[in-house]
Amino acid sequence: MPSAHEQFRELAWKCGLAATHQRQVIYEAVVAMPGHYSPENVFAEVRRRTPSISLATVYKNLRLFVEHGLLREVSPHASTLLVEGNLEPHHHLVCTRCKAVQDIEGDFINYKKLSRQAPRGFDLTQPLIEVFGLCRRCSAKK
Amino acid sequence: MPSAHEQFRELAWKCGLAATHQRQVIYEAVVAMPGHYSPENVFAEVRRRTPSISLATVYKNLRLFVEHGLLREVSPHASTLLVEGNLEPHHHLVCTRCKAVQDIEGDFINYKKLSRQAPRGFDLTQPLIEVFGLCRRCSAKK
DNA sequence: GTCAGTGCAAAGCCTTTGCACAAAT
DNA sequence: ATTTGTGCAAAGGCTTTGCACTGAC
Repeated sequence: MPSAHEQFRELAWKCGLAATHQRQVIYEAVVAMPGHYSPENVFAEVRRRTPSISLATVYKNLRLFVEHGLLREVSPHASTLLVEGNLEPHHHLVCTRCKAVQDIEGDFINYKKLSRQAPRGFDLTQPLIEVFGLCRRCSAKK
Repeated sequence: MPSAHEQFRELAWKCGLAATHQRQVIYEAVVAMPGHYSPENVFAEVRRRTPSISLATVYKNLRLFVEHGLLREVSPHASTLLVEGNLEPHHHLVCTRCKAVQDIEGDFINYKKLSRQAPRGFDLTQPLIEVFGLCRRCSAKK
């Protein structure tokens, strides 16, 4: 089993990215821990090993890692608030790259299973479901 | 059939909100059009009828309408970027109020139906699905 | 030695807030 | 009359950017 260190060097190499010390510690920090982290979270963690690191570097590399699929972005969201007036039950198909949103019907969801799997007390009376993928235009550009 | 005007006055009354002219036009603008709009979009539209309206008023009222369920927020998102290192297929349960995220398995999704319903060309190779609801703590607070 | 990456500070967006004025109930 | 809402401008949070320096290859 390769060390986390070697594992990252290999991944970086595949992506054509330089394997800097900063990238190493950022990657290891996020991958080592389960859960969902903000740039500030990561910065705080990584700083303990590498006090000279900057927040800007954390931002730049998190974005880069997400783009290259080394990390996953939670709730890929438009940079702005969006509202809609359509209150009829329906769901959304969202492009993770261009953030375009289109409506989609919900018959692909088994609501019974869903509520069985949700933790006790989680209110799913009117669940809103968003499915993320790549729209045609963005997946063509690749 | 009640006019849109009367309809809004009734809704506002139910929520204990004053039925101001600004609210009227904001509400009507969003409800009248299908689609997903940003505060700037709404501002631009509403301004044509009511040039003196301010962007701050649009923001305040969109938030208010969403809170009262008159409008729906698309992709209710944390105010910050979040990343995770877990690349295994799994999905998220997100609280629309406090934005807490927890992982959830995906067996409530019928992937065949989903891809059949998606528009041609939409790339769902690794769909990421987020289910929004209210976590226990937030639904208790109500 | 060359080129990509880092750190810093400044600028950028989107959004919220404080407060005096205006309008709704 | 009282309370709630509006408009303005300023402040706020998160994120990106420009540039000189540093480190990877």
